[in-house]
Amino acid sequence: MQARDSRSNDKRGRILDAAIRVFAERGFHSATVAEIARAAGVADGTIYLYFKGKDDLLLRLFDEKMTGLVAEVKAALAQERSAAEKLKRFIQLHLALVERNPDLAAVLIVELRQSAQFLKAADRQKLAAYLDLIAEVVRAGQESGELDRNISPATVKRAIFGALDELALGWLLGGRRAALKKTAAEVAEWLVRGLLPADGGTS
Amino acid sequence: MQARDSRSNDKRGRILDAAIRVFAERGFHSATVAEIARAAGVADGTIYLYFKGKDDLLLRLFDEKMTGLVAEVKAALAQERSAAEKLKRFIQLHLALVERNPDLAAVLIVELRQSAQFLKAADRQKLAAYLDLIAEVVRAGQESGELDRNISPATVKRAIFGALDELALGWLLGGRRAALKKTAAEVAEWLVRGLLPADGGTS
DNA sequence: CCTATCTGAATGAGCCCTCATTCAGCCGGG
DNA sequence: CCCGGCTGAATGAGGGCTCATTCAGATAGG
Repeated sequence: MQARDSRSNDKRGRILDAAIRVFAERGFHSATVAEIARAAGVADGTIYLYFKGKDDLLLRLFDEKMTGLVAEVKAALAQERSAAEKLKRFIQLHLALVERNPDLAAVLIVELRQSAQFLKAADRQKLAAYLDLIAEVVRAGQESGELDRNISPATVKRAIFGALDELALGWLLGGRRAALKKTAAEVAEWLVRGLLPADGGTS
Repeated sequence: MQARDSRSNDKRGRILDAAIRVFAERGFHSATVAEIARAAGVADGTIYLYFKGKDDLLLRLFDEKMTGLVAEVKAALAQERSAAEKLKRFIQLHLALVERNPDLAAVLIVELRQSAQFLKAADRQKLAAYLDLIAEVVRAGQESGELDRNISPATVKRAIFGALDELALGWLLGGRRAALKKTAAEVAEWLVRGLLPADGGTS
C-alpha cells in the first residue's frame, strides 16, 4: 500500500475538482463547504489550508480554468486561415469543450452571471480575454473585406458567446442528450453566413 | 383581484416592485427580506401576509412578469407578415423591453439561470413559452420556404435568446450607455440574413 | 534496526453571526 | 368595543470559519 499517497496526494487539486462538481450540482450559494470537503475526501478545515475561504475557492477555479481555456482556443484559432473558418472553429470548439467538461461548464455558465454582480473585477477580466478572441477575428475579417462591416465586433462577440452559452445551458439542463456536435455545425453555418457581405462576393 | 387595501396603497404591488429593485441590485440570495420591506415601506412581517416567503416572492415575480411579457410580444408578432419581419421585430422588442425595465431584466436574466438549477419546474415553463414564440416563427418560415431548413427551430430559439440575453447583460453591467437600439438593428439584420435560404432563389 | 522525539498537516466540534420566519400586541375604522 | 391589517422585536436554524488536538511520517541517536 502506498501510504505516502494518502498524505501527499494532491489535496489542492482534489478540493478544486470536488468544488467543481458540488458547485455544478447545487450552485455556489447552496453548496456548503462541508459538502465540498466530503466530496474531496478531506476535513472541512483542510480547505482553509489551501484557500482563503469559499469565495476564494470559486475565484481560483475561474482563474485557473479560464486561463487554460483561453490558451487552448487561441492555439486552435491560429490553425485556421480565414475569418469564417476561425469563427466556425471557435463555435465548434466551445461546444465540444462544454460536452467534455459539463460540470465545469455548468459552474462557469451559471456562476459567471451571478458573480458579475458582486465579484465583478477579476473574473470578468478573464472572460473578456476569451470574448476578445472572437472580436479580434471579426475585426480582422472586416478589415480584409471578408466580413460585412455593418456590425460591431463587440456586438458579435457578445451575441455569439451568449448564443453558445444558452445552447450549452439547454444541453446541460436537458439531460445532456448528445446532439451538441450537430447543433454546433448548424449554428456555425448560420451565424457565419449572416456575417458575410450582403453581395455574394467572397474572398 | 379586488382592491384589498383598506387604507394603504396597493401593498402587494409595492412589495413586488421593491423586490425587483432589491433583487436586481443585490441578487436574490444576498437580498434580505428586511431590505425589501424597507424599500417597499412596509414591515418585515407584512411581506408574509402577501407571499409565502422569499422564494415565493421570486417565483410570483417570474410568473406574473413573464405572463405579461409573452402576451405583449405575441401581440406584436401578429402584426408582422413575414417570418423575417417577425424575427426582427422580436429581437428589437426584446431589447427595447430590457432598456425600458432594466431592473426587471437584471433579475430575470441573472436569477433565471441560477434558479434553473433548483427551482426548475415552474419558472422554466414560462420561459419556454416565451422561447417557443421564436421557434414557431422559424418553423412556419421553414415550412413556407422563406427560411433555410438546415437548422432546427429549437436551436434557433435558444441561440437567439442567448444572444439577446448576453447583449442585455453587457448593457446592464456596462453602465447602460444607450446603444441598445442600434445594436438591436444590427443583430436582427445579421441573424435573420443567416437564416435565409443559401441559394438566393426559390425553394 | 529500533525507539524516542519532533513536526506540521489534517481534523472536526463548536463558536458566532446572519437572516428568514413568527407571533404577540398595536391601531384605526366600523 | 371588536376585528383585521399591520408591525417589528424575538427566535432559531443554518453554515462559514477557527483552533486545540491528533498522529503519520521523518530524523537521529544508540
